[in-house]
Amino acid sequence: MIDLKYIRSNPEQVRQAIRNKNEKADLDALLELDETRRKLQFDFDNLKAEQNKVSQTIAQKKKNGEDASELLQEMGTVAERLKAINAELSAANTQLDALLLTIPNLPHPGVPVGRDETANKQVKTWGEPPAFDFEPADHLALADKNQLLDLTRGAKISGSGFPIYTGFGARLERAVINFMLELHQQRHGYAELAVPVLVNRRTMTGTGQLPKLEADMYRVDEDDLFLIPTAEVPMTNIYADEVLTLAQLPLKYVAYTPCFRREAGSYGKDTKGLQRLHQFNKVEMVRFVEPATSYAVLEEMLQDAEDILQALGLHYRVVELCTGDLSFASAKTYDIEVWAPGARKYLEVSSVSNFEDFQARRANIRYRDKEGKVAFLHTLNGSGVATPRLMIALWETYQTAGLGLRLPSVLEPFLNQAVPGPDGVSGLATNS
RNA sequence: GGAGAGUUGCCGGAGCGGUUGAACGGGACGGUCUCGAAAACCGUUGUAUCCUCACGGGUACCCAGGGUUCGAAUCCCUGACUCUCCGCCA
Repeated sequence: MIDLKYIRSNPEQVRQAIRNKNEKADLDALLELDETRRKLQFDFDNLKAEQNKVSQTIAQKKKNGEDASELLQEMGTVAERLKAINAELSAANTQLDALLLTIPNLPHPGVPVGRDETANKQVKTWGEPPAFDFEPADHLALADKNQLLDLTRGAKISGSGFPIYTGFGARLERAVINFMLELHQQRHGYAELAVPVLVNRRTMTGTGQLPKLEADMYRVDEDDLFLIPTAEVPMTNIYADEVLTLAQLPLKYVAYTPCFRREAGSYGKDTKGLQRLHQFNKVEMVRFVEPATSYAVLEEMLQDAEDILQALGLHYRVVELCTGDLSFASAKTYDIEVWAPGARKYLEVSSVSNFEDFQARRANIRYRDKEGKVAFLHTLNGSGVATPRLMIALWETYQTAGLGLRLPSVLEPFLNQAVPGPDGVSGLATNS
């Protein structure tokens, strides 16, 4: 959430930011509620001070064996008034907290202003789209021929958007996940975590998925738990309500988890094959850093994610999201879009974001700074990367004539077999 | 699922319903001493919020939420979590 004091003193700036983000939030109601709340708090504090003082006098009198009945009676009415004010106060607080949770994070000043993804800014490209001397097939045809997927039976047992990876497809999925985890650990210095995929409401609120996105998540009603849409949620909330020491920072974590998204309202949009799923696998990076360093770290994380695609030899581009395309909690986000030659388009495989102190405030994650003062730290996360669209790009990029498959040789150790790679390494990658 | 015990400050650990923001010990930090260090001694050691230009002061917080009371860390209820034992189970 945003600092209430900041909202109070910069209401117009916040209003503009909400507009630029295409969000709706009742700022006026919030400001008004803040006003009444503060007034109630003031009254409460003063009355309570009186009560505390008189209570001590009563104690003193009783000790001396004096009569305190007059004071006791007087305090009876004070206690009643206090109770009444307190009821109003806690009601106001509850409402205010709820409203505050609906205010999105402010975009970083450098973020391009725009309504939707058409205003996103391409930052860079890497590599070239591969050239083919035949018409490249799409991932579904390749999956079909090489028996990598069984979407029909996935739909039977769970529903559409729940793919079954079969045979070599399943092994490749596992190999790619391990490849990414190892690279982030060994080359980029992230510590690996294995985290719960069911989390409670508080956790979902901490990273900003709730209250806005409740309809987009799978929920286990009986226990009020949610299936995570991304490992960002459990990982970022690990230090909720804690004060970290300066020496602990920066913290770098990487985790693989399955991710679950209802994708409500997105039917028919890019839903072919593996493009948009209800369950998918993702390797996620999360960092906890000192505020002054967070934007440098954002660039670093972007590079960490890019390294995956570079190691796999996949052409991609990086775009900076405009204000209207930024997520609720993000201040600045880069998307990495990998080229899919069969689909003939770029597919988003990673999103790298700086949340500044927005999530830290919600989850109450703090650190002790150089002066020994307790302050909110900054959180960032980035996919490194999500597998389904990576698979699409891999298969389509490394296909050979007649729906054959090659693979980059960096995956060999993780597959425990030689693959017919782009660099001419021998071996067979059949579905056996 | 059943039975019991517990949850206090950076840590350990006290705490009769009435100067308890919280004894005592440890740690950390500052100081004295020392050429320096150790030891010893002295001191400091919370978060949030409100009032004030400031000095300073008020209020809340002893797992969470309710209740009893003039007054609750202390009594009562509900919940969460931890531990022990039993049952069930991958």
